[in-house]
Amino acid sequence: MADQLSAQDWVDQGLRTLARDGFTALKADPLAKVMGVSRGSFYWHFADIAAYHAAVLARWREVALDNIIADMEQAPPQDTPLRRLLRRVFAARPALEVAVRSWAAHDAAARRAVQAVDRRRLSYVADLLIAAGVPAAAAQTRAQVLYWAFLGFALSEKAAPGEPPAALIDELVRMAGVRG
Amino acid sequence: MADQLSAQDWVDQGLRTLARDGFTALKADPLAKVMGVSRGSFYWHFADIAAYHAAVLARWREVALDNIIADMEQAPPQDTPLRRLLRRVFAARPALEVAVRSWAAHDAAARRAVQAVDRRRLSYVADLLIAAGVPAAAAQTRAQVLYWAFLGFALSEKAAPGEPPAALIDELVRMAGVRG
DNA sequence: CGCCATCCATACAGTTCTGTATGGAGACGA
DNA sequence: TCGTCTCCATACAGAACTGTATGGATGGCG
Repeated sequence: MADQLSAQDWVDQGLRTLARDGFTALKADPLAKVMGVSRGSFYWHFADIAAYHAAVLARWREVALDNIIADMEQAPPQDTPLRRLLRRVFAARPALEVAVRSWAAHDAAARRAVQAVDRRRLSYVADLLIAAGVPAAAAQTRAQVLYWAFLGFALSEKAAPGEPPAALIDELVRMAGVRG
Repeated sequence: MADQLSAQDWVDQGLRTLARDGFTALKADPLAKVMGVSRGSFYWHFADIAAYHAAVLARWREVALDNIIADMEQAPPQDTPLRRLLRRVFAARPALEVAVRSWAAHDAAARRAVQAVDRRRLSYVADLLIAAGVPAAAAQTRAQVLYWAFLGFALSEKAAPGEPPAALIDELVRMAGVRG
C-alpha cells in the first residue's frame, strides 16, 4: 500500500529533521508524530535509535558526495572548474551540512561520516588544483585551506542566500594560485 | 565556607563539561552529580536551565575574547604579528570552541554569542592585515577567508596537538598577501 | 543568644523519551 | 478461504530530566 512507510521514508524524514532542528530532534517519538504514525512503525523498521542514526548518516554520506559531483557535471559556463566549484559551494548555506557537523562534534558515528566525506572532497579539490598546474605539495596544502574556508563559511551565520560576491571568489582563486 | 558553591563555580564547571561532552550535557541533574551536590544548589543559583545556559555563554564570550588578546600580548619572537597569530591558533584543537559552535547550530542564544565573538575576532585580523600594508577592501575579504579557514580547521578532527606544519603557515601568509 | 540570610537536601509531581510485548488490519499467495 | 507476512497501534515499564516546595544546616551579626 502507498500509505505504508518504508525504512527509506524514515531516513528521508530524518535528513529533513536534521537540517531543520538538528540532531537532538532525531528521536522516535517526535518523528513518529510528524510522520503521522506511532512508534510501532519506527521500531519495526529499526532495532533502536542507534541503528536509525546510522542509517541517516549512511544516507547523508551518499548525498553529500553525490552533490559535489553532480554540481560539477552540470557545469555551465566557460569558467575554470575551480572557479565554478567555488561559486557553487559559497552560494547557499547548507543547513544539513551544519547539522551533521554539529552532531559530529560529540558523536563518534557522525564524526566518522564527516571524516569520510571530508577526505573525499579534499582529494577532489586537490586534484582540481593539480590539474590547473599547481605543484602537488602546494596543491595539497592549498586545497586543505580552501576546504577549511568553505567549512568556516558554511558554519558561519553570515551566509546570504544569493550569489557570493565576486571579490570573494577572486580572492579565493588568487589564494589557490591558479590563473583564471 | 569554602565547601559552598557559587554561581561562578557552576559556570566554570559548565565550560569544562561543554568542552568535554558538548552542550547536551549541560543539564542540572548530571552537573549536580559531578559537583557533588544536589539540584537544590543549582536551582538556588539559577532560575532555570535557560538562565544557566545564558550565564555559561556570557562567560564563554569573555574567555573567547580574552585569549586572542592575551596570546598576542605575550608575543615572543621576531615573527610578524600575523604569522605569530596563525601559528598560535592553528596549533591546538579548541574543544570548547567546537562545542559552542555545535551548540550555536540550533540554539539562538549560543548563535548570538558566537556571532559576537566572530565579529570581534574578524576585525582584529582585518586590522592586522591593514597594518601589514594590505589595502582595506582586500584586507576585509582576506581576513574573512583566513578566519573561515581557522574555523574549518578547528572543527575538523584532523588537528594534531603539536605545532602546525611550517608549510601551512607559509601558505596562509602567502594567501594573506603580506611579506614575511 | 537569637535572628536572619545563604546554601543545600529531600521529596514530589510532571514531562519526554526509550524499548518491548502483544495484537490487529490489510494484502497476497497457495 | 486460509494462513502468512508486512506494517502499525496500543499499552506498559522504566529511565532521565525539569521545576517547585519545604525544611535543615551553617555562619554572620545584632
